[in-house]
Amino acid sequence: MRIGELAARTGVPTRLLRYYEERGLLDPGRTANGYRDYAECLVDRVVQIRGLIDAGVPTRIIGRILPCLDDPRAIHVADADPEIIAALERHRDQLDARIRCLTRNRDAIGAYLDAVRGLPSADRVTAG
DNA sequence: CTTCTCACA
DNA sequence: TGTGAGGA
Repeated sequence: MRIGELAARTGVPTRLLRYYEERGLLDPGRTANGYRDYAECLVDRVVQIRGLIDAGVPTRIIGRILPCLDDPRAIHVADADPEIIAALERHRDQLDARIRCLTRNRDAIGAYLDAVRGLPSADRVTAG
C-alpha cells in the first residue's frame, strides 16, 4: 500500500511515517515510480511504534527494540541483548527523573489551587 | 496523489 | 519529536 493508505489505516500522518523511516524505524520498499510501498505487517509495526513513542521511548531505543519484537508478537526473552538492556535501564532512570519532576509540579499547582480556594471571595478577581 | 529538502518550534 | 513551506 502507499503512504496515504497506511496513514489512513494507522491514524499516523504521512509526514510522520516518512519521519519514522528517516529515523530507521520503517523501511518500505519502492515502486517503479519511486513511491513508498508498505507491506501489510507494517500497519501493526506503526501502531507498535506509536505506542512506544507515546510511552516516552525515544526512537533510538525503539529502533533497537523492534527487531526483538519481530513478526511473532512474543517478546524474545531469550535474546536479551545486554546493550538493549542497558539502554532501557538508562531510559527507565530518565523516566524516573521526569516523574519526580512532574510530581513536584503537580503538587505545587495543587497547593496553589488549595490556597486560592481558601481565600475569601472578596480577594479574588470576580470580573470574569 | 506522491516525492523531496530546509528550517524551526 | 514533530511541523510548515514550497517545489517537482
